[in-house]
Amino acid sequence: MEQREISRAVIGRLPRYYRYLGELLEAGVERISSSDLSKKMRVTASQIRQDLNNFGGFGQQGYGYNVKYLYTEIGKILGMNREHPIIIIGAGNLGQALANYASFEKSGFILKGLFDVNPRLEGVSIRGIPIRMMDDLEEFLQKNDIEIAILTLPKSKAIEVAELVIENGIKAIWNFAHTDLNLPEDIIVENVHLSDSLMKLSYNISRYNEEHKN
Amino acid sequence: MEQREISRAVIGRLPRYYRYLGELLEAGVERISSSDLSKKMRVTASQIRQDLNNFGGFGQQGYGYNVKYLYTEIGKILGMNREHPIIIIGAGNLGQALANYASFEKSGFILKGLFDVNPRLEGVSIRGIPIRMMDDLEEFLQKNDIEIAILTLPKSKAIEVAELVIENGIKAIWNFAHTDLNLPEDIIVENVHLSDSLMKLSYNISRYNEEHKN
DNA sequence: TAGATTGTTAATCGATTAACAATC
DNA sequence: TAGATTGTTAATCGATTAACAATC
Repeated sequence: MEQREISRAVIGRLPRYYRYLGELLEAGVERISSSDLSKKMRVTASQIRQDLNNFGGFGQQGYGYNVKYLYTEIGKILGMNREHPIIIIGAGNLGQALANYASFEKSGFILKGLFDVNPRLEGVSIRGIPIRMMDDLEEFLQKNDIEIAILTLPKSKAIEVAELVIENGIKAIWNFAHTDLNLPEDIIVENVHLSDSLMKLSYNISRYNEEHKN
Repeated sequence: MEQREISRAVIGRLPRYYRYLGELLEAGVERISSSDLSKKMRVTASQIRQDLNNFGGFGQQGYGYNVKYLYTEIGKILGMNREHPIIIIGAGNLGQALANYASFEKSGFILKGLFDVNPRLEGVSIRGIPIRMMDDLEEFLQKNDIEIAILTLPKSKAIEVAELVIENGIKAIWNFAHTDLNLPEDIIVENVHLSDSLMKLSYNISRYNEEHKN
């Protein structure tokens, strides 16, 4: 399979294209040129065309891009045309928040299970899914076909739990724990380090204050 | 003030350095070379030295970097030596999760207020902070010195609320709403688009499956 | 057909890595 | 002093932008 490697930078922009195209679609817009889209998204038209051409020629000279078609195609590239069975490990505030986030379900991320160590949560259900105890996790993974494990637990537990789930066949982890996981190469990890994000914000504030001091 | 512009890429890596140095500090490590740190962090030693030298010479030839000193200095750069009064707007699951996240408080992000439109939440308190109604937001902002507004509300409301808070002096927004805010240049926005992150994960799974199909 | 706009090549810009002299 | 390791310059690599021929 010859397929040239797509750069991280490009992939990182795809969801944003998808979002804007979704909004255009909702607004009933039928076609858009790279130039018009570039104004909306505040990127260069050149970048849009380059990015899209990594995946094929979705446009048409003299016309632009058909919004619905492009939306669907980017959706396919992002795997939005498939279902993704997920479990959430760590049913604290954040885990529960994600479990309740219905719009993931709409995108095909189907919540199959919720796990926690806290015995007080045993039997509590969120959107019809009961919170199970961690002891049941291995058996659950063996009996169910789960694609993504979402880790919303303290960093002290995250690494061992990550190892446990990959021993039981999980290939992809969405990691909210405040640590890097250092897993084997073939495991797909996407980190959401909220405090890193907050620190970037704080850095920018500090710099802004520096600049406007005088 | 001559200060050369620091690239986004560098800034994006600072919190990760800070995290690793914090761990080293906890582990009682006194000094570390760029080469040893590069192995731990899986980046090049060259990059570490380049990155740090954007801010000054923190190391010493023949010795490396003093962990505690470097940790403190990066902390200062990131504004971790100051307090940041924050409010959370949108006290749904995610807003409450963030409000309960005590480790932000330890980093100096002090929760001063919580707001929501839902009258059922009126008077409910989280960590001693009562949830207020949105009608009180403007007055609250005028009477209190708030640095950061955290937006954890639906995208339909996010844009207008963002405009409201900046009219009342807020300079920095941590945006969890599923939309871009398009605010004036001088407003500092850090976006956490969770579904974008999830789509990147999904993309990588799809590509992995493609590659291992045969 | 003429105008518009893509797809794509070439030029530029920026970020990363390599190398090494400076120095602790 | 010798060895280690930084700070920094130069070389490489990759990503973005500009330009334009192809084509709808």
